[in-house]
Parts: sequence; C-alpha cells; structure tokens
Amino acid sequence: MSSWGFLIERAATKEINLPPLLSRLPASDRDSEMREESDPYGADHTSELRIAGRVVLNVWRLMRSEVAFYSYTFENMMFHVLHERVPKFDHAALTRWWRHRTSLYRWRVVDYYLARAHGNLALLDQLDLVGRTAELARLFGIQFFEVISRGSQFRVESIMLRLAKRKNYVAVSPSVQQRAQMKAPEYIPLVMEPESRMYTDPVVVLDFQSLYPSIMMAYNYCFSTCLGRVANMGDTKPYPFGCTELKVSPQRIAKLEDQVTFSPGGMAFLRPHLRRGILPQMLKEILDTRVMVKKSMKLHKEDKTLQRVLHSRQLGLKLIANVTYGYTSANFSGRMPCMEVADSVVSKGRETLERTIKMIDSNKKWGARVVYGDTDSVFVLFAGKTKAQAFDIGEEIVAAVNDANPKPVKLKFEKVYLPCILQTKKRYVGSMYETREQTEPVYEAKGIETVRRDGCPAVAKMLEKCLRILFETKDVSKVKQFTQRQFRKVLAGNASVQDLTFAREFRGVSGYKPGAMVPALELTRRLTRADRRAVPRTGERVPYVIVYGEPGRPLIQSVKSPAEVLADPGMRPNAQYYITKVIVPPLNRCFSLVGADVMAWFLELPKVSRPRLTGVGPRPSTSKGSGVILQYFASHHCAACDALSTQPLCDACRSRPQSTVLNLGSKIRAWERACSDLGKICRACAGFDASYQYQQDACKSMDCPVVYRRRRAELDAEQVESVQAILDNLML
DNA sequence: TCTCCCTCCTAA
DNA sequence: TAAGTTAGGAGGGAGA
Repeated sequence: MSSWGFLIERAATKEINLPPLLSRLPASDRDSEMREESDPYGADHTSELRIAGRVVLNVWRLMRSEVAFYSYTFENMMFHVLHERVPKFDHAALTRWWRHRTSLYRWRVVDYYLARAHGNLALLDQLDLVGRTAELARLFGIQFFEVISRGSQFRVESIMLRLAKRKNYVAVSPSVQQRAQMKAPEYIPLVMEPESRMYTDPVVVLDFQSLYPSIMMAYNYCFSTCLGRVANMGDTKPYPFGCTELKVSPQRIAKLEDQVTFSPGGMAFLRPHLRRGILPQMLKEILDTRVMVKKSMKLHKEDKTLQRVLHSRQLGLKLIANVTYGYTSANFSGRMPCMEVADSVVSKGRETLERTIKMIDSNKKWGARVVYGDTDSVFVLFAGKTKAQAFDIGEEIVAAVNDANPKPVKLKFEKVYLPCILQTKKRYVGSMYETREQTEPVYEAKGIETVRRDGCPAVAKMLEKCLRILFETKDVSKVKQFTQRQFRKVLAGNASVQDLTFAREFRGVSGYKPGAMVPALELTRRLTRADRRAVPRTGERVPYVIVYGEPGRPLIQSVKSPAEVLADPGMRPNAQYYITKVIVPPLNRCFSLVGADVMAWFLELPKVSRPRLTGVGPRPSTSKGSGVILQYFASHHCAACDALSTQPLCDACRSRPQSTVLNLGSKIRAWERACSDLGKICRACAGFDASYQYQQDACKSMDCPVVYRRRRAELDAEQVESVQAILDNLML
C-alpha cells in the first residue's frame, strides 16, 4: 500500500506500466503485474505483485505466518521482533516537511523512508527468513519461492514422488468429480469431555510422539499396501478405492491370507515383508534424518549459524512428517486423497489411545485415572499423590504402554500439572513441571483467552494474572481484590485504550456472506468513504474499540477505530460492555470452577463509578455522533471532584473554594506535566530535538503505548482552558 | 429465551 | 492460477 503498490498505482495514472520495467524482462508485460484486489488467489496468499525474474517478498504477509501478534503494522513488528520503537507520521506531516524550504525538514522525510526500507530488511534478517526458506527448499527439493507460494501437498509430493519413481509407481490424478465421489471418512479422533474443575492433585500429561506418522510406519499403512475394505475382498469386479477403483482377484486374496493386517476400520493392508509401503518408508527416512540432524546439533553446540540451519532443517522434517497424513485425507482440495488409508490411520490412532486409557484406568496398582485426552494425549490424575510419585508412576505407565505398542509408536512423558484447571475440550491451564528437579513451575495455558487473539489484551492480561494469583496463593480473595481493582480502573476510564482494542483478520470486502455483521468490515466500509485506499489488505488485522452508544442499538454501531476514539473526546470505551461481556465471562469460566462468581464481584462495586466527563463546561463537540453519545451517557461531572453535577462545580466544592482552587490548580499542573513528559518521550523516539514543538507532526503509531497515553493526555490538556476559566471565576 | 447461522481462532 | 485435516468453543445477530 505504501511502497511498490503505491508507486505502481501512481505510475498507472501517468500511463506507465511499471511492473515490467522492474522486471528482468522489461519487454514483456505479460509476466509482471499487480494482482487485482478482487483476485481470489494471490491477494490473500503470497504477494499481490508478480515481477518476472524476481522473487517478490511481501514482508508483513511472511510475518503473519511466522509469528502470532495482535497487529502486523511495521511499527509493531519492529518493536516485537527487533525491540526498537519507530515513529509513524501521517502523509500530511511528511508532505509538509517535504515542501519545506530548509533541507533539514526534507531530510527528515528521506530518513523516515530509509528507516522503513532498512527496517524491512532487518526484520527478514532477524528471523532469518531467507536462510530458512532456502533450507526448506533444499530439504524438500523445491524452488525457493515455491516454499512460500505453494502448500504442503506440493512438499509431500516432491518427496513422495521421488521415492515412488524408483519403484516404478505412478500417482493417480483424480478428477474433481472422482474426488467428490470418494467415500466420506467414518472415523474421528478421540476427544474426551474433561471433568470440568480445578485439580489440586498432580495431573500427568503423556502424549504419543508423532502418533500418525508412527502408526503409518508401525502398521505399514500406505496407498501402495492397502487392499481396500474387507467387505470387498473376494469381489471379482473392481471395487471403489480412494478416488478410483481397485481389483484384486479372489484367488490372490486367498493366497494372501496370512500376509495381511486389518485396521480397526476394516481395511486390509499388506504386511511389510511382502511389500514395504512408500509412505512408511518415506516417513522412516524423514524421521531418521531428523534424529541425525538433532544429533549433529548436539555435536556442534558452539556454531550458532550451523545450529540455526540444523534447527530449521529438523523443524522442516517434523513438519513434513506431520502433514503426510493430511495429504491422504485431503478430501476437499486433495490431489490424491485416499479415505481408506486416512481412515485407517485415524481409527488405529483412536484405538491406540483408547487402549492406553483402559490400561491406565484398569491398573489398580497405579492408582491413576485418565481425566482428559485429545487425539494423542492423556491427562492422568493421581489423586492424593505427591509430585514425585506422579513422576515415578508416570514413567512406569509410559514404559508399560510402550511395551504394548509396536515400534515406533511411542508414548512420552510430557509434564506434570500442579495444580491445573480443565475447562472444556481443548481448553485448559495449569502450573507446569517438566522435570523432577524443577522447583518453580511454569504457567501454561491452552485454548483459553490468555492465548487467544480474538479478545482484547485486557482480557488476556487480567485472566493470566488472576490465574497466576490463584495458582501461587490458592487464595480466591486475593483474586477478588485484584479483579475489583481492575474493574474500577476500567469504569473510571483509566484503562489504556490499547488494552481495550480488539483486532480481527479482515477477509476482504467480498470475503463475507451478505448480511454478515463483522466489525472489521463495518469499519472498513465507513473509513473507505473518506479514503478509498484505506481498505485493509486481505488477512490484515483490523483494530477496533467498542464505545458507548445509544441504548438498544446493535453493538455493531458502537464499533470505532482506535484513531477515531483517540481523536474524539466524546467517545469513551464502553466500560459496562467490556466488563460484563468481555472480561467477566472468561474469568467466570475459570473461577466458577472454584466456586467464585466474578459477576457478583463486579456488582458489589459502588454504583457511583461512572465514565469520566470528557467536556467540562460548554465545549464544541468535534464530531457529529459525539453529541448524541454525550447526551446519553456523559452526565455532567464536577470539574474538581467528578461528582454528578449540572454545574461546572458541584455545590459541595463551591462551598469550600480554597481547597477547590488547590485541587483544580494541581489538576491542571498534572495534566500539563503528563502532556509535556509524554511529549518529550515521543519526540526523543521520533528523532526530534527537544525544541521541536509542532504537535500536529507527532508520531501516529497505533501500536505504541506511549503514543496512546500521550494522545489521551493531550485531550485532558485541552480541558485546561475551561478549567482555568472556572478557576479564575472562583478566585475572583 | 431459544435456536440457528456466521465468524473467528485455537488444539491436535 | 492454489488450496493438509477435523474438532471445538464462543460471541453476535436474526427470527421463531
């Protein structure tokens, strides 16, 4: 939007087709182009820009698949990846400087853009993106850009087909119709419904290492070894198999009698001595290589560069092993799916897990009980046992289970939770010990709001803090104390707007069903009316805040961008909404399990806490909507004590002028000091000297907490004038 | 108030 | 033109 995209659009208005000129084939305008926003492919995937003979990297899109953040703006990435604060100036300021007579100002613009160009390269460098992509390309035997632009099916095929070719196998290429006619899967992985409560006894987590790949290896499951359904055995005619058909004569089947195994789903597979499957062989090679790579990592501990290369290599190998199963079950987009193989893997995995659970539960000696399990893991409760005992018996269980399963299926001791909360399927949190020697536990959460990015940061922070307090002190009253303090902060309007900002991925203007109520879409529609280039890129995370609105109106009308909220003093985050709808429910989902009611804690708070008054005295409203909002929600407050009042000062404060004068004076000083201090920090960060005084040129970064606080402080300072007037009257 | 549908994000 | 899978919880809106 602000680099090549802008230049190309700009050139187009001058009737210059820029992309070919950037390419290695300037004469051909066919292979270099910018994809349209409406283009279903490309826009949401790699780069919207295609330049012949060059690899175009879209840095933020790469970052998006690389790390999980609330926002992927340049400034936010620079801070979280490189721990560097960089300013963001708006086009107006940059234009003003560029047109300025003195070169000092013009240089500022050049510096600004140079810093961005360098920053992009520094980000790529820091994450070693080019190095790792090249390593994956080597590993899978595909091209550099294909690592980015193509999916995992391509990678699996690249490796699998090389093996298959040696054995003279040819892969089938089913048509779309054939794929659609394939049988539906019949098995699903086992996900237990946990007993939803807090566990104060040790809970041991055991999981199977690479369960699906090891099952394929252990039982020789592969396209090339599958004979299809037992029910079809003996058919003289071809019977359905995968996307196509299979024909094995009854005579051959009879001969094979002892040479086949059956999956729980009723599929027959050849034993490995008769024919070794391609997939098992491929997986074995991959996992053996991974073990080798890990060994050599241990050998070359000092060589940092080599470590990095080896690490990404072993990660790539793990990745490819895990998606091999996905390749066989890709019934929507698959290029060669085979439900018979995929279903067998799932059914065998399920059977393995069920067998494990039965084994643990039925062994009285262990005194253990499985309380939860998901696909390849079991959570084992040791009621009344110590942590040390849990480690001992856990190891014993692992050994016993491994004895009962063929190689390379392997159960592994993962960790002990003490204590933990199991909320629902796929949602739990606990204090984790990974080794016997560990004395300080590590907080770990899965699936709950502390690890999700669809709430606002305030929820994640509060929930995590509350859980830590609970785990550390086992004292719910301490949690209550903390929670109520935070509620008061939100009610008083003292919470950071940044912490109350949601961010959701934008799917494109045409990416939603008609009538879908989506904040990101609603916001985009409104903002693009002012600037049609303001449409977010597909996949970009769009931030928004919920402000006070008219009662009874749908929530969607209270969706505002953080910039709008900061620019308009009439808008305040909707404290009621945030507390009762956003913060309390996730907290309650945890704390109702220990008998607490967070909503009751909130209702206990005195009702006087109200949204802070934004305008003192008569004050022109800066936007059309704010008048309405003020009318409904911001009743007038006393400038000195914040109590409700129709006058600028309440009767109580007017009756004791001396203390009120002091109070107002110190308020003004505090606002001005905050404004000036925060301004200093921002100017230093943006590379201005101390004398620089133009406020309108200030940094506009929406990802910087200092900028947020500064802009709030500026709004407070705007009140100085009216408060000063009240003060003057009082003195008179 | 309940149900259904859509959207979003995470676990495995 | 490309696209690994399913399970699962949760919130919001519309309509019964």
